[in-house]
Amino acid sequence: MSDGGQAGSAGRVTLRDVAIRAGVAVSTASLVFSGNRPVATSTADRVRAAAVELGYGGPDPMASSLRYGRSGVIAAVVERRILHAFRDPYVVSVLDGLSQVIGEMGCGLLLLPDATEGHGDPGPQVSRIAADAAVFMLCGDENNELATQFAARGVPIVGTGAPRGAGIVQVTADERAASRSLAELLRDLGHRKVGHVTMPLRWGGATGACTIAQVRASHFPDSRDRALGVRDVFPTAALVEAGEPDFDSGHAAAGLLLDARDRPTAIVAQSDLLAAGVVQAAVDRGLRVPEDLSVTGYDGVQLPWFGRSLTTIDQHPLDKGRTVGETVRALLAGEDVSDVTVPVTLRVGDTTGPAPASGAHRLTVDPAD
Amino acid sequence: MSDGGQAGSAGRVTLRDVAIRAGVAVSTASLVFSGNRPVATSTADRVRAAAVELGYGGPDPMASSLRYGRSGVIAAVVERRILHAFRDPYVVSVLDGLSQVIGEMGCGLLLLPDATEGHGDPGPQVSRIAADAAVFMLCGDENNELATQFAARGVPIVGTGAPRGAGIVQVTADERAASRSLAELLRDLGHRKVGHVTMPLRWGGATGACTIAQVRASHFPDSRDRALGVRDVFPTAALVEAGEPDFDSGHAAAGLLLDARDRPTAIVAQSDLLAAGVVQAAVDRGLRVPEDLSVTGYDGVQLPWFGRSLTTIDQHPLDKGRTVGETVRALLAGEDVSDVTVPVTLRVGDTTGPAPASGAHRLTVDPAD
DNA sequence: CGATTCGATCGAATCGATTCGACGCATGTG
DNA sequence: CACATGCGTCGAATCGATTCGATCGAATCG
Repeated sequence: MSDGGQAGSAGRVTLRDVAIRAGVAVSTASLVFSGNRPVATSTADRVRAAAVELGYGGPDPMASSLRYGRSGVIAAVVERRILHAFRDPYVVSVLDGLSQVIGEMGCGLLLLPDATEGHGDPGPQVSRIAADAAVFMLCGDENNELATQFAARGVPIVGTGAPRGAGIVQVTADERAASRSLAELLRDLGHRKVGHVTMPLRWGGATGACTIAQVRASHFPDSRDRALGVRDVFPTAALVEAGEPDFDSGHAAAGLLLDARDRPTAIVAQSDLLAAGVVQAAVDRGLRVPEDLSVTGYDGVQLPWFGRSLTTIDQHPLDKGRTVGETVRALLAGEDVSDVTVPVTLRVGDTTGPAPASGAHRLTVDPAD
Repeated sequence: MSDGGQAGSAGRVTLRDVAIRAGVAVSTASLVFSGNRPVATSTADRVRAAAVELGYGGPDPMASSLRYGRSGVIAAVVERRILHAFRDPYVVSVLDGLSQVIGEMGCGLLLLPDATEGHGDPGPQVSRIAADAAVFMLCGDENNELATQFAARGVPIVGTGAPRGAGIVQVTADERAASRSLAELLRDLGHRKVGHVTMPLRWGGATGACTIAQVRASHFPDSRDRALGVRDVFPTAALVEAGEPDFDSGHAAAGLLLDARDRPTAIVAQSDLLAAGVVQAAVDRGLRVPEDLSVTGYDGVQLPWFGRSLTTIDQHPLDKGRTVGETVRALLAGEDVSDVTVPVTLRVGDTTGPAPASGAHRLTVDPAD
């Protein structure tokens, strides 16, 4: 039932075989499948019948692509391994929005893990794969070998902040202002002693205290701008860098802040996932959120297992992904495209509250427990 | 600096332009880039220099693919939207393993969300995209239009259980036996009253009680076999179908079981994510795990935010993905490939324990005891 | 009835790179 | 000095489909 036709004797069956069988020219047969010009119904039926008889599965996409100049593939470059990149629901949401739009365009999404971590040779493989456009997500700012290769081949590139480069269209938000608005919220709630958990600032970093100089030197524009936004309001906020953008690192980073002598009354985390880890670290130490500690996140993703509603910056990641997709579409349509700034929303949840009265602040927890 | 060369006048710069500039034949220039036959060093240098001068980005992958017969793209068909599919870390882990192997092969991974939900036309887009092989993950068993299209084009297909079909190589585990071993563990711990939370059994289903007949009729082989494994040991276990394979559905499904008159002493969930939701539902109701309720999962994924160690079947999803990748590699190499059964491991965590003394839950006793 | 128009079909060129047999030139041998 | 060897390069054919101008036949109109 599923084995009609025979792909037997010599190679695969091509359009030419179908045309011969139907007694028409190859060009006519082509028109039947592409529909680019009218064909008499009787002829079309004969061609389709021949195709079925021979088990022809439609025009070969490779040949089609060559002629048409488009492969129908959009490459999405994600950081490191898929497992790492997709641990963060923010990345997944953006990709989802992106995939929706390019899906409507009849294109597919090619996942390209950038394992080079900002340096080194991505290998020859990339040059072998056709892509109509490339999207870079959460990459380092520095020269990216992959981006260079795509650019050399004339493939249009869209980035969400990085890598920067001539001809790379950016879809970004004003991260610094957004981050600042979170800090202002905390300040208005009376917080004066604030800790800040940053996203990774470099490749292969470990979780630990860092300085504002290191922030400034970071190759990751998002991490940098968010930290600077906090600094605008709290110039002396304690800084801890998360080694990975995940729950465990947020948990560990918060531990460093909470176990310090001068425990903060609020912690600003640079992503919702980190913030969830921060909240857990607080709970582990018997601290109540937000009574004893206020926590903010960033991204606005859904964490169903996280039973709280984070105070956060909602980046509307799905919409952001769609915007990236629309940008790709415009680029492929040959339209003039300039950088896009997407709006973000400050969303107040139940993880922030007034700073504890300084008296109550004296409550300490046995760190050994 | 980044705009060397000129792609100006007439179209893109091709290998022919480079060859002319270097004063060699096109075929020779081709050899310089492919390295398939030796070229004199001086000639090669001259060609490379010409390439740089003209801003030639290397051979066009579309033309290359056509000639070579390979696109370097492996399609991975995932269920529904990316957002849904990737909510489950199991899918992400398998894809990660897969991407590692095909990355080593110099191939890329094309994500193809199958939005048809088991029926309907996936649209013409797919036929436009070249793929050397297709991998189906967690799909329905029934005739899949996408699979049919790939098969018609002679694209080799690897599935992890579904869809079934002639010529589709399967990488599966003995789900029924694995599931049975979990149930046996619970039985040996003294549990007699057991609830079972299944993965979705159909498209668009909602969370709610279901019957063994519905399980048997399910198009999802995994859900079916796991449920049958439990039934082998507990023929009368209460069945609840999760509408989605996610935390919230596990939470809701467990609610139905725990709030019933005959509360079970153990719940078998068909995935770790569901199990995490089940544990949360227990905690919400003041039940201790495992003292009051034992919970088991399935998959063996990492859930960093889940502070417990689940008793589960470890599918070694990363290895499974790698195995799928190796299978793809073998198929492309033209080797004879047969179905693969991957090993799984029963891993005992801290979510299972002895059944509470019958006095503690004097409610009812399973007549099948 | 001859000229015009229009729709359907055809042939040939094209997309850009790769492969394969052939050829030229230089070296080494009898 | 004639001849075999071999490396390096070249030209032409090929991968499979699409496009575009040309052609052919039938229908329309004066």
